[in-house]
Amino acid sequence: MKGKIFIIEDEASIVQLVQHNLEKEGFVVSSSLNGNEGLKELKKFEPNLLLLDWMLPDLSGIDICKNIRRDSNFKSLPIIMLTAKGEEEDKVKGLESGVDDYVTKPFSFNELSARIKAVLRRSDPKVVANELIFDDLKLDRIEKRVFRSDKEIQLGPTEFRLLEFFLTNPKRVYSRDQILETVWPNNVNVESRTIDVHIRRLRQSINIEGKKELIRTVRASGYSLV
Amino acid sequence: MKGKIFIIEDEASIVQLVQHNLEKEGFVVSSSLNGNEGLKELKKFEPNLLLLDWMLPDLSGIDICKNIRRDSNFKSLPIIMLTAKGEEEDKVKGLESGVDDYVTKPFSFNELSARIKAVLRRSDPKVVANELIFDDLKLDRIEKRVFRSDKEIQLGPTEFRLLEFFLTNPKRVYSRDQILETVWPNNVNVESRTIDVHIRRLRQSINIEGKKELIRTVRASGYSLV
DNA sequence: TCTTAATGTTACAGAAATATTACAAATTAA
DNA sequence: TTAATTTGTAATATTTCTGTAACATTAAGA
Repeated sequence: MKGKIFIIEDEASIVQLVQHNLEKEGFVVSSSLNGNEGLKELKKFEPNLLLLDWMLPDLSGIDICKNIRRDSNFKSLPIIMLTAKGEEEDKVKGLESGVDDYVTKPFSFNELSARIKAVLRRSDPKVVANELIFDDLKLDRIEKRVFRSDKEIQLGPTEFRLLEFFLTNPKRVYSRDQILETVWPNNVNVESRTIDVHIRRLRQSINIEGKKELIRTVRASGYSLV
Repeated sequence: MKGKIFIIEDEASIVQLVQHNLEKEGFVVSSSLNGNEGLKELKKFEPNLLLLDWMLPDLSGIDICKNIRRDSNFKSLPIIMLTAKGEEEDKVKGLESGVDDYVTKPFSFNELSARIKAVLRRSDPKVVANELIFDDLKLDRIEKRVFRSDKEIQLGPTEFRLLEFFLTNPKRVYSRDQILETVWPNNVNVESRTIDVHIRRLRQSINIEGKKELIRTVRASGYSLV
């Protein structure tokens, strides 16, 4: 199970980039463009981690940080601070105020992603599990293996990614377009019907004699793992 | 028995990250945020290795280095320097002043950890494991020997490092890029297909009649030891 | 029931990834 | 120095995967 991440950051473009990519990795993401509202929403959202901009129009990141640390429900919420270059001197202060890590803008998404996972691994290991499990299906991202009822299954690269995708959000129905966008590399143009064929291949591979069908077709909507 | 490591570095977040992870690996770790105090504590602590920041608020890394080299008790203490990007030109100078290795910030913990072990392996083999074993495969890092089912196998230097790499994380699938980054010396540019050839050579060497294949090809992902 | 649109299934050719081989250049040992 | 070993790459062979088109089947509404 992947975790929930909340973002408080006033630069919409950053929020968009980060949110989109984190969702692609299977995180559930919510965000706010300013401090005060963000604080409220955050407490409703109950994330596993907070990405927090250092400089916000209304409150400073530090203030938010302190507020959060005072709230017993969020005392141990991991926080990663996003700072701009030149605010370096403030780093120590930031860390003293209870930040778990910081990333300096501009950053690459990969860098951020690595930091997020590192922090989560310390604070909440199960949300960055390398194994995705659903029913009697198990997918190991590190070893790149898939098992159904402990029996190993061989999948081609695309079928592997497809299954990985479904496993990050089981039960949810995805349209062909959503599947294409996430599972296929960017800028690749494939016929939407192609997905049907891959679904077929995946089904054929993961279906075991006597066991129930795991991929549901939702007519006019798409597919889901059930 | 794992050794003791001392860290002198003024960025608290780095210290925290590194210290935490090293302790997880079984090292005993102590640290200081500035040079003068660090020097004193270090000499009390008597580490097997020192991680030293290049730029410190009070003393420069070089000064500390020289101080240590003058002290007959610590003349041969292995030192790994942490430098920021842009200080590259200083590298050689750093190495001349008796540093054993350096790591450029930002670094991944894995990178640092590998360097630490490499340095310790040279200077103080007993504090770091020197035999890697997987299945009926055994690699001795000190004697640079490899055995399969107790039968010695001759490997070229590159194949040796390649196997050593796989043995540090068996089962895990590595991409060609990851392999290149870790197994080849820094800044060397080799074709990614070259790895295929070395994999082939390694396979040829370690495969024994009748025994199972040990290197798995994972299409679109890389290779792993299984 | 008939019609139509959506999905399932199959086969196949081209594409892409990996395996293998040979060789020249570079490095090391003798 | 010469000989032997090791390395990286390019060329070629082989394997596996992919996307599409064509046809089959199913579901839902008229």
